[in-house]
Amino acid sequence: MMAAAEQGLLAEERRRRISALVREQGRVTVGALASRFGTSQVTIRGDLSVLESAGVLVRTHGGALRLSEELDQSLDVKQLQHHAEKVRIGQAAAALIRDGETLILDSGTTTAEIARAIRKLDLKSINVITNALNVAALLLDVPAVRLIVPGGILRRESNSLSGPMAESALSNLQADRLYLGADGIDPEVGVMTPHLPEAELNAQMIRIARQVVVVADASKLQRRNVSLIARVEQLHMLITDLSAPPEPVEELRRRGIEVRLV
Amino acid sequence: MMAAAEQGLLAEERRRRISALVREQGRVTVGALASRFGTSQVTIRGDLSVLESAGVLVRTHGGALRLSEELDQSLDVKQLQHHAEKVRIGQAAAALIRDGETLILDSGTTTAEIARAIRKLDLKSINVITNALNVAALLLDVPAVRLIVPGGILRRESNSLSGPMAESALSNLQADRLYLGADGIDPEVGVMTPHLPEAELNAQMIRIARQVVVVADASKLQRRNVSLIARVEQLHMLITDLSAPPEPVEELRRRGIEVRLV
DNA sequence: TGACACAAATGAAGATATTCGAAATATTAA
DNA sequence: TTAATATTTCGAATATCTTCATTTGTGTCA
Repeated sequence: MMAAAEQGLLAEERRRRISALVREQGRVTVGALASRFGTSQVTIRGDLSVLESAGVLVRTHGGALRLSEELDQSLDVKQLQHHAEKVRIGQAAAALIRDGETLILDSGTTTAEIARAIRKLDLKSINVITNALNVAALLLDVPAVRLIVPGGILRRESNSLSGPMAESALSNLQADRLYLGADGIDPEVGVMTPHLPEAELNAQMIRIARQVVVVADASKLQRRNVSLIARVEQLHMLITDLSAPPEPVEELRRRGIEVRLV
Repeated sequence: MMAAAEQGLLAEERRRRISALVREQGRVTVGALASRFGTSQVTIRGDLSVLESAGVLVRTHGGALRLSEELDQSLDVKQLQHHAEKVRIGQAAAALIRDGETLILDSGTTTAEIARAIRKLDLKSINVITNALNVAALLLDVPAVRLIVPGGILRRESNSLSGPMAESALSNLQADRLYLGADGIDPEVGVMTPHLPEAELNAQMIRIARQVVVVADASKLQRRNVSLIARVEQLHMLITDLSAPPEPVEELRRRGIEVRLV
């Protein structure tokens, strides 16, 4: 077993090498780097997370990958995480649905899980309004769902339609409940997203919905983001997972929001 | 039998490969992926399920499909009948496209072939307006296409969105060319369809398009149908296949329509 | 067409091996 | 010495596998 190809490097030096390696090979593993540089795996992990925040690479389990260039923005590694939680959240969210209701499903991986849960529900007839093409695809073969797509211009990062056309189409509709996906929730501020054009659309959704249910895994719970979708007073319920930290949950409850942990 | 083409990948890496495979091939099977990556089928199912909520693909029994394949009714035997002709028609129709243009793509299997042809074109930027979800899905990963969906209520038979919402959204748009699918063409009457709600929408499309190009394989050429979409005078071009009977073709040409046989 | 049976595919549960992150400890450079 | 850096340790999280009961799809037969 050959060990330690390069040793005795300064931390900074090592990080540059790692960065170069990722760029060349597209992938690196924690184990391989540790033995190559003769350090512990903990050290490598530290390097990788530094390089990740510097935007050089994406962390994954067991290693790191090159940033997916161009086309594949839809395959953001972050989106793929916390899958089990999202499934549970989706089921809990779908359990609220009663026959005859009209729902809005926002775009996002968690709301897609709601759509998947709806497929398994035994419903006679509901109306679903969604601007997400993948959500539409999931509900395509569910006869009980009357599917309404407000339309708009495609945003490829989220597979969804937005823009003024979407907003004006929405303004003529009404819904019993909105399921809103969030990229950040702060109990003091509200629900946030990194995508500005969709923030507008979400605001319109909130206006036409009687009840607003936010779905988000716990990792979103204390994270802030650029554009505000909704203030805390506009929300009615949050469905998140059991690993949610207690403080924000308590604060949200104090402000009158029903928080469900699943 | 070649086994295990790629092994020892990180989980996220494997998911990216699967995503790429689905995009290229349109379909993948659980078994094939499992042996290719040297994992159990359970793992692959997990991957597919994650990728489904990310909107990359749609799960089916035994594997997964690209969004557009799922939406395509072309699995119907009757649609496959004139497949080769439709492909040729689609290519000829796409060949008309110039960079910077704005097009409308109607729903239907022939127009879906136009979308497939567009994927292979080397364009810098075009605008595509479509109400067909399968057409939209086909153009999802084509960065050169600015995709606009007018919205509406889903009609499952054609995978398309129609209704008043669609018509009013369309009324604010303009297009250089409309590609209209037809279920029946009569040189005396015009273009017909069996679907009433879509006839309304098609009329609106014609209103906002500078040029109207009808695409239809020869079997539609003397067939009549219930509702009239467009009178002959409203059309500019017909693209059909070489097996078209000469009489209707001649009659259409006499009436000033350019007919292309491919 | 509909009912029935068979095979394939699925998802849930339990077990196992990796990997991770945090904290306390050790080492190194200036 | 001091601050930065790296190490070990260990409980928690993740990824994967096997098994098994259930569901789903595909014939076949009437």
